[in-house]
Amino acid sequence: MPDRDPAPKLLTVGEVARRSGVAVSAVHFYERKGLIGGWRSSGNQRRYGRGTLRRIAIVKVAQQLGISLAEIGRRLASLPDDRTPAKADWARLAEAWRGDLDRRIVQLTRLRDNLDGCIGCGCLSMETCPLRNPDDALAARGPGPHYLDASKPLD
Amino acid sequence: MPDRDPAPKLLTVGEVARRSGVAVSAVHFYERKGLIGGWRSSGNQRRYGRGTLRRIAIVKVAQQLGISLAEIGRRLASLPDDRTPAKADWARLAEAWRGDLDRRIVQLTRLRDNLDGCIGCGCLSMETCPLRNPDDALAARGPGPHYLDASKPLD
DNA sequence: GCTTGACCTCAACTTTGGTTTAGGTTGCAT
DNA sequence: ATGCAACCTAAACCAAAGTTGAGGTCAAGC
Repeated sequence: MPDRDPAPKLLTVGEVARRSGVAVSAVHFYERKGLIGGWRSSGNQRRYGRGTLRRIAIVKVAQQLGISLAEIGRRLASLPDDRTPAKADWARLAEAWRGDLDRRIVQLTRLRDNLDGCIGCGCLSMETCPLRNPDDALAARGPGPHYLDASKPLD
Repeated sequence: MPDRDPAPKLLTVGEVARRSGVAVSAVHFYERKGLIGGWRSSGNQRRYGRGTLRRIAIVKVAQQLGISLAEIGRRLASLPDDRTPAKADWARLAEAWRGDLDRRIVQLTRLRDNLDGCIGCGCLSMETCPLRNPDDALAARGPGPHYLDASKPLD
């Protein structure tokens, strides 16, 4: 496999912004957060490799899954910074996030089903409605903040 | 229908907090935001009716749907503040939010399916990967910020 | 009648994910 | 060699959804 890339063209911050669909200020921000990395020109201007576009694409996909930038950064740290992420790298990320996504979908679906039930029931009977707190049911779960969590049935 | 409620017991802020599962500071906050309303004792302490527990339950359900407090407040404003929300009131809210929820589920499911495809494809071919920006596809969508939006196919 | 826990207000602080502004520098085209 | 767009940094600002702290008041049991 010969080296087919004698002078890989580096991208300016503006090019990265345009092509990845984020604002220049966001590219700066991602760099500060360590989500992406690049080089500097002799005049101190940012220069990015093409892998950066891919990394930003991954960031934006992950954000749609509801994953925080901090967590995304942690996962991305496992990708090599200096080379284009390979198939195996991406597959590892995708599978990890796939699990998160599944859980969110299950949770929302359960919530929706409860909601459907409650449209019918009118949600005024405290004993039977799965969406409503039966007043003290949450308090009975012990101290600390409680959340109506569709992943756990209310008793 | 006789009045069966000669002296409806009012709840203190602490009782509301305990029974609804939120912090006292959050109850204050919700009141400031107009999500709930109550009365004051002669000594200026908050007193809430039991409908408040129900309203807070609705707030927390809606938050799980990813609805902002501002939007929740807008919807809740359609509920009568001075009486317990009735079946029809709740049904109206639930149906409105049901639509939102459906859309989110569809979006996440589509994202998951794309993710699955990409685990297989390795996501390195710019032309075929539906999750990845085909570099300039987003830029071609006009000015302004762009998001990888799973609800719209990339071309 | 006094102590103690719950309550009050107001203001400041927190985190996340950025954007905006100010003041100054680079780099490319003409 | 000059002009203009694009770039640089640092700091301030924004919104959401609250929490925390300071300083002071209320209510209830003994």
